[in-house]
Amino acid sequence: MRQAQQARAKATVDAVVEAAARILAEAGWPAVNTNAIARRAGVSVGSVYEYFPNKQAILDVIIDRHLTEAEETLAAAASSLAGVTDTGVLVEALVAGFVRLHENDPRLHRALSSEVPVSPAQRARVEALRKRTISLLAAALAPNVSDPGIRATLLVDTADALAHRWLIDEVGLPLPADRMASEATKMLKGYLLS
Amino acid sequence: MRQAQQARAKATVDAVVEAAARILAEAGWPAVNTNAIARRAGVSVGSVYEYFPNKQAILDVIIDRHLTEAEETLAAAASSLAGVTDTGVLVEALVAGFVRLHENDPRLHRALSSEVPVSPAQRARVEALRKRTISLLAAALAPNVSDPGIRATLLVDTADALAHRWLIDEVGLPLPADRMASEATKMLKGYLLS
DNA sequence: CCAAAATCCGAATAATTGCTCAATAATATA
DNA sequence: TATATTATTGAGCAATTATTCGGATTTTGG
Repeated sequence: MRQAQQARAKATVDAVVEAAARILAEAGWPAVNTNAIARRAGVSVGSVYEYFPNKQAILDVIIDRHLTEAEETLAAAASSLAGVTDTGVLVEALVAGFVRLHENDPRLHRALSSEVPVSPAQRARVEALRKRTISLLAAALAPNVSDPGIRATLLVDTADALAHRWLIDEVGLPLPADRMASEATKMLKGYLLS
Repeated sequence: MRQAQQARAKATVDAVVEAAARILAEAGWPAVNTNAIARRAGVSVGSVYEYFPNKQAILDVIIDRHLTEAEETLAAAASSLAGVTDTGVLVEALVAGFVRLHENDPRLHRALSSEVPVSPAQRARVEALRKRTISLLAAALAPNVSDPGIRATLLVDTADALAHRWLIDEVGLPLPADRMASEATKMLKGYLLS
């Protein structure tokens, strides 16, 4: 195993990761094997093992990429909402953020969140991201609501879980997903006024 | 493959299913292989294939068992709540029902809902159960709330998703899970009054 | 242009795993 | 008790898959 130096080697690395992500999204984790990845990437198995120590390492790149995207989304939201304490605006931003995060590549998202083996370190990173989201929201709510930690936990977990269910699981809904999302927003806003 | 007739054969079948369920709960789906199942069941691989056409069939028994349990829980709740239209009582029963369903064997529950391969027929059965729960709740809400179908969808999906997250995923909470559940109940009740 | 380094190749290996089958044992039946 | 039926066994087959490695090819730097 070595580091990619030349441009074509970097292209190989990218092709391998992309091929694995596409197979994962289209056919699920059981279909992701090293020979299929190499074929799809237009590369030989040998080349795969030039740059990745094992199959799991390829998956790890995909997982890390998604976690990083989520972390950046949170950071962007936190900075653009700095100083905002209007609970209605905060709830709308929360729901919109989770919707945005889940509507990209839903098949891949589903595979990542419910097929693929996730390491303890990656689980910890997910939990840390959740905790950070809750903390930021709790701090923003603190001036206007009681029990901000409890309320923020409920808000974040509800928004995340409903976005999952409605956008990723292919589940029957009485309204389009975006209208269900505004219904959820209504519920969460009401909760903050109680 | 044959049907178990003698008592010891039925014991073998049970031991195989139980062994598979225990391995699944303790070590996850990748650890569930036929040799491990046989060893854990105190039986030889040959005996396993005497009563199950393949490995998937063992898993199917476990899945069917859980789906049946959920269906029975719904049926029991529906009959014990027949005629009830008090929205507060309905929401409390809904949350309590999902909590009860998720607090049994959470490890197994987690493996079943996010590791294991589920057939289209089984997915359909899960969706049918969800739809039936929503319909029953919507009918009970109809006299007292507007848009009962939309509201029931939101109530059921929220209660289910939060029970999952809080009881099955091992996630940090600012209060014990049961107190979080009553907080969720409060939120859902408020939503029905809006 | 040439040697060294980097990259790529893919048949072969090793390990795992679902599953079979021929032989053996236990139980039922007459 | 004798025979047939049912049940159990576990070594081994077949298929799949992750990974290796010796050698071919391409690129780089002098």
